[in-house]
Amino acid sequence: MVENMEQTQSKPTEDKQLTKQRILAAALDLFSVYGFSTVSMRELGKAVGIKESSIYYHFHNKVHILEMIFEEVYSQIELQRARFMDALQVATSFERKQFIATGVYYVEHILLDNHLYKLIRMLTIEKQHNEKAAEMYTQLLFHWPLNHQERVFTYMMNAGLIKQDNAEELAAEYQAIILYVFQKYFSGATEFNASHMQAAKRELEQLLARFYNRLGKGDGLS
Amino acid sequence: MVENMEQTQSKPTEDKQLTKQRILAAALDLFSVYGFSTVSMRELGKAVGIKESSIYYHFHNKVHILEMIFEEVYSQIELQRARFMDALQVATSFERKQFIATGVYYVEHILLDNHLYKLIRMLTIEKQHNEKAAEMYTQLLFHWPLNHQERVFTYMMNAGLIKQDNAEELAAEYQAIILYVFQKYFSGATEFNASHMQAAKRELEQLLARFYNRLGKGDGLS
DNA sequence: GTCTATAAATGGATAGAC
DNA sequence: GTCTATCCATTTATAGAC
Repeated sequence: MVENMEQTQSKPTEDKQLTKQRILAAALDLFSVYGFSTVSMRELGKAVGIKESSIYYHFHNKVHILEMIFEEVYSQIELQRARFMDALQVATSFERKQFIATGVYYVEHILLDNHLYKLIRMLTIEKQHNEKAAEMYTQLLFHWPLNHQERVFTYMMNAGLIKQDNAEELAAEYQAIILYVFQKYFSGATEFNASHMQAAKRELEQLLARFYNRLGKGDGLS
Repeated sequence: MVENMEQTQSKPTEDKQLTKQRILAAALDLFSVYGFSTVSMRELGKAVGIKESSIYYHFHNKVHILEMIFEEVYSQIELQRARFMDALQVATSFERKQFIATGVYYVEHILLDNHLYKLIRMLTIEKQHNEKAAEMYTQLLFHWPLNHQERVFTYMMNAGLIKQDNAEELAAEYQAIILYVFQKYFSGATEFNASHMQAAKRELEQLLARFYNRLGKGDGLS
């Protein structure tokens, strides 16, 4: 189902940590598609290329694996924050093309980032019955991005780059657009190809352009 | 885990169809929270109040139950269409209060309708690995509502009720707001209480009011 | 129509050899 | 560190009594 990527290094030294990481990666791969409780230790072992009994050398039990993945989400949130900060550093210029490109970048390289995307898909399943997963899900897709966007719009209003408005509501509208496109095109089971990706980008650019036009001071922009 | 709700009726007559319905209802209850493959026939039987072996009198096997639920989704789509049509019949007046109330009604009484809400939650899980579920999910939350909203906005533009614009893009913006609120407040594992519901309504009204203001012809409205 | 009993497969987890 | 072998609980599903 899932093959291992690196056959190169197999030195008996740091193999312990390496295998542990491979188990976590394979677990996320499987959990994000089938859900935690559906995936058996046998399947997981097969995906990693070891027997299921060997997994117990690295983890206490099955839920321990899930807990380790959950813990990783928090550091992933930090990473997302940092990466998004970089992407929005340029926002001080606030040019139309730049504004749209930033939103597209957010979907294409942060939400659809290989690792975060799998985490989101896993949380999408687990949040239905797991309170902690539900909490992480809203933090990841709502609370933090909204908080960030609100600060960006506040800054822009104070700098006179956009007309006065409610920054919190603007942030909500912005995130609504982002999540709408993300879920419309990337929420299902289907592998997404290039043309699929193109369609998503086209609609996102369209909606962001409309949003951008509404931000203007009525004079210089658009 | 789940106890049965009705001990009252046990007449030997039409019990066959009735029990079948009770099994389907209990199955949806459990599948929508834990996912299809996680729920065992024992749990399901316990929820209904019969032994798991008795379920096989009503259904060929476990997947047969899922298939029956899936089939029901299509009729549910029709029902949603009819109900939404009723709700939007009034839209010909297009008064601010009415416009907002219609959107709130859509979330509160259609998306959060007991049955449809469970279907959506179930599809949220199954879509990750089931193509048919993924298809239904996008039909239910994207394709059909967008199609409907586009027709509504087109009609309104032709009637001169709102200023000329791209109806398809307007529909996308509208649905983005609806889904944003729906998922922000009702996507998790937590039971939602009255104050939670109030917060959701408040934000939805806020965003719909902003959307409404953008639709105006620049003169009479707002 | 629902029950008990049971078959056959699969689940998580441990013990101990190498 | 990973293996084989094994334990025991639970799973889906069937057979047959009532």
